[in-house]
Amino acid sequence: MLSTKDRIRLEAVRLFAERGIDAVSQRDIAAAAGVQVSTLYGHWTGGRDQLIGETFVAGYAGYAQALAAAADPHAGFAAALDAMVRAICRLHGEDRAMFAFLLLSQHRGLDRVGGGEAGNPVDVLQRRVEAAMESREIPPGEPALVTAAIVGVLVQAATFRLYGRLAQDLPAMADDLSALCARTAGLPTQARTPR
Amino acid sequence: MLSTKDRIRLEAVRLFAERGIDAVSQRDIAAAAGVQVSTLYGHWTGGRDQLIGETFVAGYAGYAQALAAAADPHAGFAAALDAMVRAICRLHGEDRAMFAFLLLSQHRGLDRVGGGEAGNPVDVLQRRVEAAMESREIPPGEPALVTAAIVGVLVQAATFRLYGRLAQDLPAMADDLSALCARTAGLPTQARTPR
DNA sequence: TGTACATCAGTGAACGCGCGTTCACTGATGTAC
DNA sequence: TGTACATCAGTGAACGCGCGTTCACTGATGTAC
Repeated sequence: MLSTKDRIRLEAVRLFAERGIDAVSQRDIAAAAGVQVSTLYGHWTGGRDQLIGETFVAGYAGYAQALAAAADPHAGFAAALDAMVRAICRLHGEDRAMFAFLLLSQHRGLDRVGGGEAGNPVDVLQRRVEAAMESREIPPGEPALVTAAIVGVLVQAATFRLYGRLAQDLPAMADDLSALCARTAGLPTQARTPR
Repeated sequence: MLSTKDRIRLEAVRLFAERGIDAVSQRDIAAAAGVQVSTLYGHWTGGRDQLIGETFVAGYAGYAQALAAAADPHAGFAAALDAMVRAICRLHGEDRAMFAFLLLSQHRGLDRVGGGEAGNPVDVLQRRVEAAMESREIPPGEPALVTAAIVGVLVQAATFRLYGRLAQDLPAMADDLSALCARTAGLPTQARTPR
């Protein structure tokens, strides 16, 4: 049995993912959760912005922690990247609405408002990329750019999935995505091309 | 000397890129362009949605045409991809506000509303990817996924640039981005790794 | 050249609506004696 | 056990504001005779 606050959160994320954040009013959220609008202000005294911000930070930090937990700190970069990509795919499979909500939040400046302290999944990945360049596991370059490229492969695959350009869920494409990210990072190809 | 309509368009795109589309009102646009709000409805009888939709379609189609024009239809995939990546970088350099606006439009469903007929840059790229797989220039796979990956590398680099994670403009990173996209697509690396 | 009329881009005031937010309230639950 | 009181999640009606949109208008420009 979910608490009222959790139920509101859940419905809010579902609606945000479905219609876009700005297209969902406080009344929409309240109606979906089966409460009055004023109830929302009992749980988030900071109003709508706090509801959105808090939900984003919690979700974003959850992704950061899942990424950090997935990759063995003593493993090589190839294994760590594979584990992180698979973790992302799993998170996508478990809660597509949350994934979509985080995707839609990308251009709201929320990660710079309060997500920093709680953990940022992009930073988790970028530190690994920097270490891999130092240890010469991958070719040298601008770590932020290579990180952007890997993030981009995953985020855009999720976006294509969201809008129907791709039919399969991320977990079903985990092998392909892992291989694509490895190529992008500059890891040697596993199966050599013939001849 | 810009026409009133062009001036409104220009200021609208600038404001959209700066604050996010939903954070810009018709009054904001009118004030920036130095006209009354009602003037906007003289030029776009369909109102705000038409202004946004028309501006998106024009910009998106422009990107599609620039991509198609950049890549010689008789060139190999490696040369075509390089040319397309450099074209994207150039377009970013020429009008960063328009690039940001198209980025922000990504989750508004506009490309499915009216951009299809006028041309879609993602389709231009995907057709090339499909051809390259058929001719075995790149490893086999799901063309839509490889297309997503390449688009993702570019889009995420632009996003990192927009929010300060990357300091340089896309044109300055054109060489690196071209190499990254080539790796992602599965093209053989130009400079072999030593040993 | 001068006069009468049509066109049309842009004006300015006004419209109703839906939004985020507030606040005095209710009623169920727990606690002290 | 019964009574009096505190707490607190949730209510429902109301608030003002900013939004997108409308419309009768003005005044400059071009055209016909």
